[in-house]
Amino acid sequence: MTMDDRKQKILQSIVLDYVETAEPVGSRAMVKKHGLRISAATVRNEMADLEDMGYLEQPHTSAGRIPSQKGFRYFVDCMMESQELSEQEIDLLYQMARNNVKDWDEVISGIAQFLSQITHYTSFIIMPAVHVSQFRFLQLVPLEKGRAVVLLVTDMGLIMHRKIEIPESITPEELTTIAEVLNRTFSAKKMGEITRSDLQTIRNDLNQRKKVLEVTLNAIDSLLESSSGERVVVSGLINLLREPEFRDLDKLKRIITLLEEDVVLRSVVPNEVSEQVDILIGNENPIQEMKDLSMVFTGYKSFGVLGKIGLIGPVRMEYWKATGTIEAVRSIVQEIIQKYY
Amino acid sequence: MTMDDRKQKILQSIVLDYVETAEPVGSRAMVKKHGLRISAATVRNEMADLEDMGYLEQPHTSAGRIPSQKGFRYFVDCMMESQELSEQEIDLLYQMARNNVKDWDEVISGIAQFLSQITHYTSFIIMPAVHVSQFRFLQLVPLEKGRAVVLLVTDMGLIMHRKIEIPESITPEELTTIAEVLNRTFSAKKMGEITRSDLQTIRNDLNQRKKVLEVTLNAIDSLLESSSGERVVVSGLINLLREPEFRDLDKLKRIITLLEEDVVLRSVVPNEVSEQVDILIGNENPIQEMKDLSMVFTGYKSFGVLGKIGLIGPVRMEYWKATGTIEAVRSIVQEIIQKYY
DNA sequence: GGTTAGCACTCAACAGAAGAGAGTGCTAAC
DNA sequence: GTTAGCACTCTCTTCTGTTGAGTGCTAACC
Repeated sequence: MTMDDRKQKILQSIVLDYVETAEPVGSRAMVKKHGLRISAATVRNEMADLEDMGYLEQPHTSAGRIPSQKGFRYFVDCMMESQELSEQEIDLLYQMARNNVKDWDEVISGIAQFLSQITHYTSFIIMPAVHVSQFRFLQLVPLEKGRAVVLLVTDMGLIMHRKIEIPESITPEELTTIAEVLNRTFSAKKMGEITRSDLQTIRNDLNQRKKVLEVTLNAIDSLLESSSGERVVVSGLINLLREPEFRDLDKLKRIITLLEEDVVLRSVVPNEVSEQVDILIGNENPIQEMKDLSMVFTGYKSFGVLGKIGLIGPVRMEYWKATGTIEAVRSIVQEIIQKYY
Repeated sequence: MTMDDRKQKILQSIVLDYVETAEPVGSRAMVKKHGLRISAATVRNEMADLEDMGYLEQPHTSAGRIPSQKGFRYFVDCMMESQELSEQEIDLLYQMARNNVKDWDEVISGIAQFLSQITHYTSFIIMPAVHVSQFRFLQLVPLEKGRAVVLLVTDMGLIMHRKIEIPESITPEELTTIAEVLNRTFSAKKMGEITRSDLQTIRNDLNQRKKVLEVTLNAIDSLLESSSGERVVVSGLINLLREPEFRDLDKLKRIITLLEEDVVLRSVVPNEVSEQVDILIGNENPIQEMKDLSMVFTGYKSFGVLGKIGLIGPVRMEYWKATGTIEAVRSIVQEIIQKYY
């Protein structure tokens, strides 16, 4: 049995209908709705074929057909065109991104919100870990007596600070000197490569300013610690509520609990993500618990750092809309990163 | 009709039972369960009285009784003792708070998570706006050519930074001078009192370093902007899923959408919160949409700044547990703030 | 040979009826 | 004032019949 044009058309109609209504699609109703030129009986025959081929499923004997995951896969691979965002939506996105020249964090969570609002799916953004970016610069800023701020800058332009306490006798000039020494040592090292043994070596080298070094190094240590993991932002979990497939409260609870765990998301999205939009449908997800969910995601790259943006929804997902939106958002994120640098 | 001891005891039993089971409590079952020394019939008479007095309600004629909101209020006011956290839980809390000497943000969201995990209710923390705290100090730190960081310190020890672009010709010394001028001008002003007209005045004063001033003032402006509102953290929304009263998906969706809006929470919690634990039961909430929810909250204060911590759950809430937990968390937050300063 | 009309059959979903069970209110006795 | 007894109420569950959308098969049609 081969997939001819008519079968394709029928499969497509079923997918579109099912995505819209979440109900099994019957032959009669379908012919009517899509104004097909063939009779319901013919459609039934074709449907039976498609079921044999594994593209369709029947919830029970006297129900219509729904696309199987294989059916969705075929649809996505061979028949779908990704739908671009409307002018309005793009405007909105640009506007939001521009207004928010605030924190990178705020920009990111704004974008996640945008994603979930536009698509009505759950969105996520995985921000790359700091330790893969390059160290660029460190500064010690004196505050009032006995206090200072460690200011750490990475090549991505990410700035972090931490307050430290220092002996009151230390002068601003001494602070500067210490900062210079540290800068020379760390210069152009990857953040992740600044090991504790490095820190130890330096500790020994500069005994006379021990106390300042001590706290500074501790601060750096803790900055590294606090941002060494990838940050994960998830937005629009409530959108899952609107999907009839998650009516079951237990199921819903399980899924939400799952998605709230950063670890899960990080492990589910492949490590190496291309800059194309990838789709994982139901069982294609690496973990069993997500068999009823699909993911549409892509990577964004900048200066060798890889982040991931994606949408999560039911298998019965408007993939065309999801891919289009992700595409648009990816490019604007890239653009912001460019400018930020 | 007066509230005698026996009536109290019966009301209490009904409240406890109902909080536990979410089912109307019948006379017979209650007598059995609580081993009361009176017969079911007597209890029925008392129940009828309590209903007349408004403390109980009957979902329908042949069902048991449930406490009315007035009943809960009476229980909370006259009969409840708040239940302290267990040693274990306190340990856990301290441990968590100490490990997280990271960002204030992270500490806060960690505490919110703790709250919702321990109690199984939804927790929120409203962090005070920055503009009510005092300006203390500002520093301009040169980065590589053409870039600098504005470092802003408030009296609470809150440090904020923002990257700015400056003309390449500006020397680090000039930056220092500019920072000094700004410091003299702003010194000891409340953040909120730094008006745009202030900024304008200074703009005019120092024409020669116009460009740097421009971007610095813009940065300050945007820092003020971005943190001028109170920040709201909500955690454990999923806990609502476990409550039988929110089985109805539509209701649930409405409530979650409500609680996700920072604005709503900010407007619902009274502006002036004492350092005692307050309770709002159902209709006592200022907005109609929250009539099925109760709030248990308190204020934490430090250097004149007022933040709020609270729990949100169904009217059928374990108030004793909630108040105890809030109490414990309030005191640890205070402690952290003390140390942080 | 592909297409279509016709028809018997299937099955979920809905609606009503019957029965069980938990609970109440009232009355009369203790 | 307290309690046992009893009739009554109302929800919830179970069962049953009905409806309707949909299928698969067969025979006729082009």
